[in-house]
Amino acid sequence: AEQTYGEVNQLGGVFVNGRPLPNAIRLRIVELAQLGIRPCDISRQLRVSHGCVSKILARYNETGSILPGAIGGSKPRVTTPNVVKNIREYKQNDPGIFAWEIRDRLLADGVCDKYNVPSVSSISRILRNKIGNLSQPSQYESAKQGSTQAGLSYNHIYPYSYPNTMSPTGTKMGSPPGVPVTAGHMSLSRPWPSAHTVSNILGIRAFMDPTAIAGADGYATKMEDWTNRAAFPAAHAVNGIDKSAIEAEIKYAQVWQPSSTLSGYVSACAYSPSNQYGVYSGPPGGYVAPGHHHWQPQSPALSHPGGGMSMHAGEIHSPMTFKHQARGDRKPPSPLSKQQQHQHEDLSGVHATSLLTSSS
DNA sequence: GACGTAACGGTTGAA
DNA sequence: TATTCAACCGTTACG
Repeated sequence: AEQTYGEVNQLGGVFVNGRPLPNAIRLRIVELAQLGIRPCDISRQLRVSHGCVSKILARYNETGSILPGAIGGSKPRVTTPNVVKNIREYKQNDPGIFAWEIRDRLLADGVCDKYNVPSVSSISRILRNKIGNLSQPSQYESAKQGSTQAGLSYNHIYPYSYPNTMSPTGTKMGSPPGVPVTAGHMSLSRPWPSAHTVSNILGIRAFMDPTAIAGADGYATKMEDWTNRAAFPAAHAVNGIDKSAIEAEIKYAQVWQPSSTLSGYVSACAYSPSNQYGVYSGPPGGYVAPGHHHWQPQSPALSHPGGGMSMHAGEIHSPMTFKHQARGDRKPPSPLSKQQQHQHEDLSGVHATSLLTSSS
């Protein structure tokens, strides 16, 4: 099938404008970096622009996640239904309360923390728009609560929005129930809690954590990630967005599938291939019953370990790209940060070589 | 040549 | 139901 969709970049790589690269490729980028391969070579090899490689690696170093950020939607609302409810109560109990007092109380009562407490102006707006004279729960709210709220949750979508909730485990939980949460193995196990990541000090989205990645199905914790959706029809069914989601997948599938093979072996390494596979091949139909993989047997991957030859890398990258380092003269790879060093160990050995050798 | 980054054209999805 | 619009995307080009 002809991949109707993607575009081809200057390096000959396929990409879909506006959409994230497949996780398998993202992962691969990180792995290669951990193996000491320079970004420029990763770029050439995987045919992903160096700007993108740079961005993905930078993010990984910072957050520990290979996942793309949450696309679309609105900012995580700080004025969650629960917050509004509390504000309403405060106001009811003390009609003369000031917005700043409400703010303080939200913090004091633990309804919010400093990261998600609404601004005074937001509170004022809430009082004005949603609470008004205090009578009813703007039907809006209540209505919504039932549906939307139930299944999805902000956390899920914006893993980073709620610092506290996160935690390696927590995060993951964003995922729909039923997900096979298996093992988290995943090669990328980096020394996880990297200081800032976890703490999210930066307030950045530190949350997509690797655990997520490890998640069974493919690190795709984020909704945004079409990948997942495929996997959890249920989930989106909730908000009824399926359609687009699925379509998207299909599209993607078209694009990537061909190369998925690629990812198959490319990534082949250590982690369960299953993941990767799941990722893309997501059934165009989407149907993937949540629990299974129908995704194939990615044997190639397995074969890998030993020989390293399974890489018919041909398609993926032009062999030549690698020339230099393949040849041994590779200089000590430019230093990746220290944290990486360990990671290095994690992954190393395993496959690593296959790629290199194969290309040589 | 390697690489960080801004501009750009694009998609997404909560509100 | 349709529209808005801010979030993110990867590529490109520049420095």
